[in-house]
Amino acid sequence: MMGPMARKPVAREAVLDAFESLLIEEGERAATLDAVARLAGVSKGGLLYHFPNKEAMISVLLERLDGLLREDLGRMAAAPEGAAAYFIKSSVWADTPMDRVFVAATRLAEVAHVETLQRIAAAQAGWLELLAADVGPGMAKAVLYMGDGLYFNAMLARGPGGPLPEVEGDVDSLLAAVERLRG
Amino acid sequence: MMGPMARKPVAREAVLDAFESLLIEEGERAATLDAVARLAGVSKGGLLYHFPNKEAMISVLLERLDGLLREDLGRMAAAPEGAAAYFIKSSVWADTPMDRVFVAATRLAEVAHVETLQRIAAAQAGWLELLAADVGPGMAKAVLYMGDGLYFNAMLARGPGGPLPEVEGDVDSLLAAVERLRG
DNA sequence: TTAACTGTACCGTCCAGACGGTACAGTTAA
DNA sequence: TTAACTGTACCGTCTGGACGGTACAGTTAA
Repeated sequence: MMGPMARKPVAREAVLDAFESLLIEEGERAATLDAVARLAGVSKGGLLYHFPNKEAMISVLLERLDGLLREDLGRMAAAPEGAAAYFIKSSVWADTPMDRVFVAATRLAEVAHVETLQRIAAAQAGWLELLAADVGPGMAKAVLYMGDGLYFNAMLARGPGGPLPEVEGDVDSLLAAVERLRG
Repeated sequence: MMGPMARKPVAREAVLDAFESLLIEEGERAATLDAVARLAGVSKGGLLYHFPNKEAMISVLLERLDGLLREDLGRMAAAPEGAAAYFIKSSVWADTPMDRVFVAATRLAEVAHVETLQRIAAAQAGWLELLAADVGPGMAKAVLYMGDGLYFNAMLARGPGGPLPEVEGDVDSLLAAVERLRG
């Protein structure tokens, strides 16, 4: 069974959450070890007790991404409104755990972190497959890129800590476009 | 009149080109003053003679972007195949001066550089206007996001110095999608 | 008793920017 | 015509701060 755990490692999750938040709200450059520890309410020594180096912290964050991604693909495949409509709707920032890790990962991808780049490419492939099953292989890329465009634009538009842009109307018009592509 | 013009400022353009290249191929983090100076074949002191600080270097790069953006909007408005088709085709990386500054600017936007964020938002607005005139206001956003998705995916996919991904087929399918949206 | 911490001191490296100098083209005045 | 001078275009070095990471001695709670 499990070894003798003297105390629960509360700092571990707190550090990971803080790292995620900093990536999302301030960008990769701001997500230094000191800043992460401070936001997590943990000493730097405590942080490095759990994650021997920054790379290790990133790895665990990517594992979190993998899990939530898998769940999301499951929901997308089972969505009653169809995979395409689900995908478009889920391409708008909603502050869900899934959105949070994904945006955090995007920040790492932006600075060309190789492992992150690969995970995101894999996610894209997964989405594309389900879209092809829904709207046909010919139009799948169009829908994928629409959603991606929406996503990336929202990320760029808000910048660090800025307000969320208005995208409700955008989603409706994209949904209409998807219907036209399907026809 | 003018004072004595000793020599041509050859370093200035070289520095700007080097800055652009580093942003594109290695990302913002790698585009340090030392790296830029080295790639430009100029001393750090020489670099700082022309650009008093990094911000100034960015400003001049953004001016370069503005000029090329204006030209591109002109070509898009006059494109015989229509603004939408022109936009999709031009959303694929072609290593033109325009593509180069734009990607460089995107790298800065990724690290939340405010002025760059604003310029890119303005560019998006310009494109959207021409797209609305071509395919109608209802479908303009769909086309815009398709192009953006294509663009951002290509950027993410190739990472730093990596090879260009294959997108010829993507462009064709997006072009077909645009026709369906127009109908 | 032991895992899970805190806190501080420290190291090597990297970075933006400051600074003092150098080379030289053109201008001016004796 | 030429020596003295001016402004431009650089070069090379240094500094102060931040960052990733190490080391380790002490504290707390199950």
